[in-house]
Amino acid sequence: MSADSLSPVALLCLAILHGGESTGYEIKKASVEGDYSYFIDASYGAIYPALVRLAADGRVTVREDVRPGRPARKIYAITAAGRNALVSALCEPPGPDVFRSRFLLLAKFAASMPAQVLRDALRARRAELEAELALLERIEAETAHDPAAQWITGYGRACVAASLDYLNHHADNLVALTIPSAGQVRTNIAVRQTLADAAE
Amino acid sequence: MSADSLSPVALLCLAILHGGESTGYEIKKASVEGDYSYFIDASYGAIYPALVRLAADGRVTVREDVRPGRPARKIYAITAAGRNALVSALCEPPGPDVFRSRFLLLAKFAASMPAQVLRDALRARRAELEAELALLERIEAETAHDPAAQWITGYGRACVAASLDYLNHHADNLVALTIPSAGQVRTNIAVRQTLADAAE
DNA sequence: TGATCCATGTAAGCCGTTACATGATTGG
DNA sequence: CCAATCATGTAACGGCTTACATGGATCA
Repeated sequence: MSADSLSPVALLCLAILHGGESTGYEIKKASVEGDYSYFIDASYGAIYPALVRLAADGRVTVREDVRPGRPARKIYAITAAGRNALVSALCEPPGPDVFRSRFLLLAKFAASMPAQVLRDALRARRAELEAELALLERIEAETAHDPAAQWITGYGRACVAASLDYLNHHADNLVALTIPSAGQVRTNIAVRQTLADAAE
Repeated sequence: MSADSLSPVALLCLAILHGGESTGYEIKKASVEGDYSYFIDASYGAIYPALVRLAADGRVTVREDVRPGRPARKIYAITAAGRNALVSALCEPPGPDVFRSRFLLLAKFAASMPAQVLRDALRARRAELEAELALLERIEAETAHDPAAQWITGYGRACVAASLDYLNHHADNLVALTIPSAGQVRTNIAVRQTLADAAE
């Protein structure tokens, strides 16, 4: 019943429910591998209590769905009050976007790291970005009717493509900075020479 | 004395101290507005206890610096054990990079929002990105000697520039989706018509 | 004179993750 | 037959933020 402001997880729930009925389980999936993964990765331990709270506050309704042979589930739907709460929460100025990268910290210390560690990290990062790109393309195809969704996938695509591009063009450059292992001294010298030549 | 793995904040401290002596106060500044802001924004409540812990574990040393007329301070320096801990922590595979955006959530609901809210958010986002770009350029200039630092600022620049570019070219497009207020109906129709024309 | 910078620290409390508990069904 | 998917929840533990406490120096 109270009208205090929403926690990030509650905001996520209302946002998803705005698009149609859902369950706690499905909300989690959307937040981790779906079209809300740019907002938060919520866990069950955060979602279920948040839904209970939202129901108590009249922002969502619950309906039990018992089907023989399948686990029972609770289907949540947003109410008019819930829509209001969502819109007014979104009206408040959004804080700054956040980008956090353990990978870049590693890159910063390339000169103290074994080459293989950097290579592995670069490969992992590239795989990650390619997976993200695939996800964005999937979402883009699924939401052809929704121009706002298209706008945000376009934004995501632009960022991911730029990262991937930088990685593809500068990866070797970073590996060349790592501590040389015996067998690689000559290679690194060659790379450095190439770079020096290019700089002229 | 124990050798358990480092918390993110402890890792930040060691990373900064690797580049030279520092104080808790300066570490915070570097993490918030300096060249480690891509890693974490740590608060004093996290940093000071972490430094105490690192000192107890022999990973850093402390030296008191009392100067008349200025607040006393504690200058921390990394030890060999600290360097080891840093490198081995960095050797572990970095988790995925994280991007979190309240702004994109707002964009997704453009169709339910007043135009002004979107305009304000777009402006704020652009300002943020431009500030980030300026910061990156400053860091790039300050670290001309350090190729790894140059590599990561290059990465940052690529991402930020791509975001900014998308925003500059598609902002109007997003505002056109918002709920029309009386005075704007004609404008929006005109914009939509333009878009439709462009699509042909 | 009042804010901002320098500088260190403590304590309460929140928010969320992790791990556990349960259990039927489907697919490899 | 084992793993994964579907499905909901609880409890403990942890890390971090927020707010508070202190105080001189500098700047507008």
